[in-house]
Amino acid sequence: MGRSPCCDKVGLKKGPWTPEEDQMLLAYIEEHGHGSWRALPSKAGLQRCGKSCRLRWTNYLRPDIKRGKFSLQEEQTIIQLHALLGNRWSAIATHLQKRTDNEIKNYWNTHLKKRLTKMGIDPVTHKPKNDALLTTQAGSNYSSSKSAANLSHMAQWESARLEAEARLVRQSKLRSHSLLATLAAAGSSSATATSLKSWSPSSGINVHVDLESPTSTLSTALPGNPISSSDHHEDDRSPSIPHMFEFIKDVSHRQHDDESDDWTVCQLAADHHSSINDHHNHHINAVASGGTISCGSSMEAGGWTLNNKESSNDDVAEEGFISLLLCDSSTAGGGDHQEHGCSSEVNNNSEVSGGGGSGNGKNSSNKDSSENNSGSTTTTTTNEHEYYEDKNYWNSILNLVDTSSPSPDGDTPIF
DNA sequence: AAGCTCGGCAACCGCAATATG
DNA sequence: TCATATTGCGGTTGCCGAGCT
Repeated sequence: MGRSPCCDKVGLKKGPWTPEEDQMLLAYIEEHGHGSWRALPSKAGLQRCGKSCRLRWTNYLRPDIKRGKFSLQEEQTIIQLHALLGNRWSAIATHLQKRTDNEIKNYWNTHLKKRLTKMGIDPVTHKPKNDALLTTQAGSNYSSSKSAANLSHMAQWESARLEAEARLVRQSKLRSHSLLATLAAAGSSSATATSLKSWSPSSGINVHVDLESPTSTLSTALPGNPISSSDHHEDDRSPSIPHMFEFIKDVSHRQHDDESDDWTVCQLAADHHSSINDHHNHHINAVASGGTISCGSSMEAGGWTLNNKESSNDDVAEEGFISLLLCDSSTAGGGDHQEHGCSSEVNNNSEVSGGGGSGNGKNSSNKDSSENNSGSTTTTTTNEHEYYEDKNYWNSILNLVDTSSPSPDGDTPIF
């Protein structure tokens, strides 16, 4: 794509910004908004390229930026999300309110990566380096630890992503089918059944099926309970994403042997496991394009709503998916999943989520404007970096699931 | 006190994705 | 549909201050 560099014009200033320039940019944006970044410098009287202005605003001048030392919880969140997402700093920043991707990236490179390395942990794979070594020595298919690391990350992410998505869709479909059956049995009109049957996340059909009530027979008696134990006893298919939590657990033990670093991963692990055991109110929100699937207030209750919306809410989708991944990870070690809420350090992070945390003043921003839902242990709303980019994405998954035998035990051979 | 080294961070670079005409 | 403009993002650079010799 032939694109001329924006900063190659003669006479444009580069380098550090002066307070005067900051003031000019700030004043202009406060009054007019940034509009087109390309046009902004001339309008604001700045001898800068638009890109430089945008970066300055995004990384420094924005009023909703938190600066200063990272808290332990923020560090934990970064590490966890990095294990999940790799170097996708913007995605990670979405879950760290008031922190920019650049700041997180810098902090990772200058602090966290070194600490992990120092502790004998591969900052790429988030596994103890010995493990990687053993894997390689044991005749792994990977030719090198480096390639293994890369593949590991990609495979972990993709596998977990696909499985989570498929599970969401499968479960929502089971819900829908079960509801259909129930409605049919109850003598519901065929028209209603038809409309429900034709529901798809992207259909845009204005049908609101509320299965949220824990006391509803629909919610409690359906075999396709989305968080049913049968559905979650799929450890043989579990993605490798839980490695990071296993690793954290390992580190929590080894921390007892290595007290040299005041920075403690064991704290992270402790919090994690604590929340596994204690959390029963975690919400999973996942939005298919045009439709909301939310696992409601209680896993045990199997609360489950399908909210078909005109406009998609992709930011919630991402948040929900991250939550789902974390939740999935937390349960990968076996056991009764209904007993496990999502650990989600991200969402329990008082710095990050509203759950009993500090104010987290909400701000309008073009980035990182995650919203905390008051009273909810989870849900923040994010604004960008969507993983569900394709309008037909969920339809494709639905079709994929459709072609598979819809087994109630959730062993649909999707992968 | 001067010079050197190193770490932290703001800013830049360039590619990719997306929007627009 | 294509070309171009714009924006987003991740990697990298270089400045600056703190600490050390």
